[in-house]
Amino acid sequence: MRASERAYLALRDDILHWRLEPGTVLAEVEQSERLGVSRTPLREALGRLAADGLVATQRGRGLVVTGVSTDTIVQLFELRQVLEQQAARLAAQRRDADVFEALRDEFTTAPDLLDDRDPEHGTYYDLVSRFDSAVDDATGNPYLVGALRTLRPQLVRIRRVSRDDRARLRAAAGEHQLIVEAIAHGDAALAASATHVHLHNSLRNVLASAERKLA
Amino acid sequence: MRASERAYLALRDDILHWRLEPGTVLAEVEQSERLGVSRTPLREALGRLAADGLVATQRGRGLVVTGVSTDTIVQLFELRQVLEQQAARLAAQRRDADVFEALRDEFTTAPDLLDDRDPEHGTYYDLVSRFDSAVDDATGNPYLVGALRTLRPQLVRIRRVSRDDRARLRAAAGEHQLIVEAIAHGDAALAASATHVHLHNSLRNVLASAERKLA
DNA sequence: TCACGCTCCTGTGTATACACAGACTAGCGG
DNA sequence: CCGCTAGTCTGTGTATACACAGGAGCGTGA
Repeated sequence: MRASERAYLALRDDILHWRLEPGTVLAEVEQSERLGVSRTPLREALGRLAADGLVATQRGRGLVVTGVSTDTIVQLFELRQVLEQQAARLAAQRRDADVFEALRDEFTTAPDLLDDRDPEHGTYYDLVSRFDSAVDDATGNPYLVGALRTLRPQLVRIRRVSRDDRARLRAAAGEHQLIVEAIAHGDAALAASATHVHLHNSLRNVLASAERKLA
Repeated sequence: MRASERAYLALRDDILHWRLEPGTVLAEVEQSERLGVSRTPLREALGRLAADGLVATQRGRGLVVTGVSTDTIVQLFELRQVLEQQAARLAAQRRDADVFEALRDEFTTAPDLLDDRDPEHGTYYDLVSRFDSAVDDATGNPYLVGALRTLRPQLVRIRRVSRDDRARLRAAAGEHQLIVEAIAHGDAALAASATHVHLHNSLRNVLASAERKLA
């Protein structure tokens, strides 16, 4: 794997998991020594992170890790709403029914995944991630998928301030089930509306817990 | 200005104006000599162009300028529809009325701009561009604006295969006028629908003339 | 004559050295 | 004591040199 790729993934992971907290200054020499690559590939990695919106140039001070406020969360969801609704619509029109029927079955049993043996709910988030990939594939639109892929890292970072409780995750599983069914049936309008509902509820939940943690 | 910025703008301009045609291989040394910068800033520029979707890596062969097909046009508009509708909606909710009332007046007299003295219709496209910027400002959503800004270069490139005729531009001016009025009045739903209509008509016009040029 | 393999060569990926700009600090003057 | 200025110094921006991989072309053998 290329050194620039390794540096990008390592830094992104550090930011998404809050090992590099908002406001941290990323000096090039410091980070290149820490990650064991030279400045050239590191700069490429930092450029990509800046394009992702995870770091920003602070005049004269170099790059700093961007913060997360309730404002940014609302803004991210304003974009997410329209991107994911469109993706659901297109996926419903162009999907391979078998794929989404299989996913529907998985979401039916999803509540079983949300037990105490997996406190981080990794198995559940993994299912959601595979669902996202299936939708991406089905849209057949690389530009839309590209926009979604730059958005998703930011959403992962938000999870940390929102800490889903089990009740919310069970509800979310039900909402996902409806979206998957709509796509499997080729019902574009329902897929979009179900996505709208799901994201509305997600945002409300995120904001409720973020208010406690950020304020 | 930084060398990497100059190289990026120069290459982007060359691609958007079809001086570098689709399929052209961009070798690093060749381009760095042509533009008078070294390989380091040039690579940064190429990276940004790749993120914009204007160039793509062709395994082993380096970077090539991407092509434009009717498929890609349709896909770009599937993304553009939802982004611009959302931008119009948010702008209607948060706009400074004075700004959009002034723009409304300008669009009222826009047909006068479309005469023979300006065969490239630069003045008109300039007005549209100022309108886009006003909408961007009004949305107050940097993530949405970012997605739109990466999309727009691709749309400029499409103009070349679609060659708007004067009749279409007069109609488009009318459609824009309605969007501006809706935003000025704070009518979000109308702003979104008027944008939908405008882009639907634009796409139909683009595809009609693109079929002749690309097929 | 065709197929396989080896060599060369072009081009990307990475490291490092140098130049310059902006910010912090210390010292001096008012 | 405060403010301004000059100098230093850290850090970014750019150039260049080197390493390595992939492909093309040529040669040889069957």
